[in-house]
Amino acid sequence: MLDLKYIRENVEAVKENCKNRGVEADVGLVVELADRRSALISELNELRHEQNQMAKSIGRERDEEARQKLIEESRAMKERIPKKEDELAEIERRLREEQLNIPNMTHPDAPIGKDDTENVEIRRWGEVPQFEFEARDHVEIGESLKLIDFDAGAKTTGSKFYFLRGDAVLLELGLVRYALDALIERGYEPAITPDLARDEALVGTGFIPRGPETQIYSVENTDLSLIATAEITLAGQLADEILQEDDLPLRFAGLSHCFRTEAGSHGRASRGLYRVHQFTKVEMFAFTTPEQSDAMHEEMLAVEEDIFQGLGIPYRVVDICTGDLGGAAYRKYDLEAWMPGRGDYGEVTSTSNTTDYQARRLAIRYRPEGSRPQLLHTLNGTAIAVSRALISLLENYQQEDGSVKIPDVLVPYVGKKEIQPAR
RNA sequence: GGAGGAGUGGCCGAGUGGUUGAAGGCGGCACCCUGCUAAGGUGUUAUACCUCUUAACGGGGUAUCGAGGGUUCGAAUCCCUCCUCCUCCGCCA
Repeated sequence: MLDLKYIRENVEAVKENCKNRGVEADVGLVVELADRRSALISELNELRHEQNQMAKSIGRERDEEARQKLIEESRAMKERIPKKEDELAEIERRLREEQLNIPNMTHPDAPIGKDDTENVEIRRWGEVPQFEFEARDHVEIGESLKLIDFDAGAKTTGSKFYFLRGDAVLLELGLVRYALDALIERGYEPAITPDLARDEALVGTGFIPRGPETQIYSVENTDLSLIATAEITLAGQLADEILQEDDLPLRFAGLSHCFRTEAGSHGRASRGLYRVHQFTKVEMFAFTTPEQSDAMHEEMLAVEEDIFQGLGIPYRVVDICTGDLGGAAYRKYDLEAWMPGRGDYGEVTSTSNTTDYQARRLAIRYRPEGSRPQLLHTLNGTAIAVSRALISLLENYQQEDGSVKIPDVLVPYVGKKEIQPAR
């Protein structure tokens, strides 16, 4: 959510930004509603003031007769208030609705473009493996090594669910632990968060409402939803709080399951584990001062690169263009790992600086030395999304004999050097 | 699941219908005193929004005592719903 005052004072810049991001938001209407709201609040304040004065004078009045008279007057007067309140509530509802459509402002260096085809590759790392044999994709590998069982997942739960079996279980736990260790070393506090969150937290982080393309599973007859990422719980944990400046930056490494309905994503590249309804993820999340957030964003990107370099998986870094940023991100980088099965790079991590866009809705502030509280900045980044990491890992490390080599850094965590066909 | 109790400002804690945004204490800040240290004195110390004014400081107003609703001329105080925490009982890993 953008600041109303900011929108009012920077109408043209906000409009321009919407255009760059390909977002249809009625900035003019927001301003109009905001003006209307201000006027109404003024009127209401005035009415309440009169009412309060009345009530106080009644409290002071000792003469019973005069008192009764005042009470009657006051009673009549107060009838004017509810109508205005209703009017204001309606205006605020509409204002909020419109305001939420307005995306965050954009980093001046973010590439301008209409969709993901205009994202800008910043650099590549690693060498794409050349196989002397017909490379298989992770679905085939997972099947032949009995690592991934989509049939069982479909039977018990539905399509796009899966069992991990055998060494894949060790691989998941190993990847998680590897990522956590990397983050702990850099001062991120590990946290296992709930896999469900109240609507409040989802609204605050901007995951709902999101119209028909919502990604979120809700639990019927409750105000709970399955989280799509630990970002929701990690951000929500500090809602309505005021932090000390000394406490910042705060870094978290959140481990959770992630659940996504993937509504409307049929037909998109989604074979195997690429687009599934449930996966495990270690998520980085940080709360920073406004001055710290750019540097923190670069840090998170560096951590992601370190993690994939450690795994020895070739990747490229992509600077996400304005049209593909989504609502909250001020700037976003993705890591796309090489996936031999598709012969292309595929997204494995994503890190965003959401500046104060998320903090505003969640009301998370900090107190700068000797001054009033102000909104802090929040950032998030994927350390490991296990399902996608598995794709790149199985496919890049497959061997001609059908086995899969385990990257050196994972050997201590997994307890073996390769995965051989089960017998 | 059953029965009770509690939620007040950065923290502790008073306050059961009328100048209470809220006593007192701690902590913070400013100034004074002090040879240093320690102690002491005075003052100040919430947030959001609306509005006026200013270069800035600031002034006025509204709301906020877990959240939301209600009663009342007037609610931290009464009623309802919800959330969270604590105690006891039951059940379960």
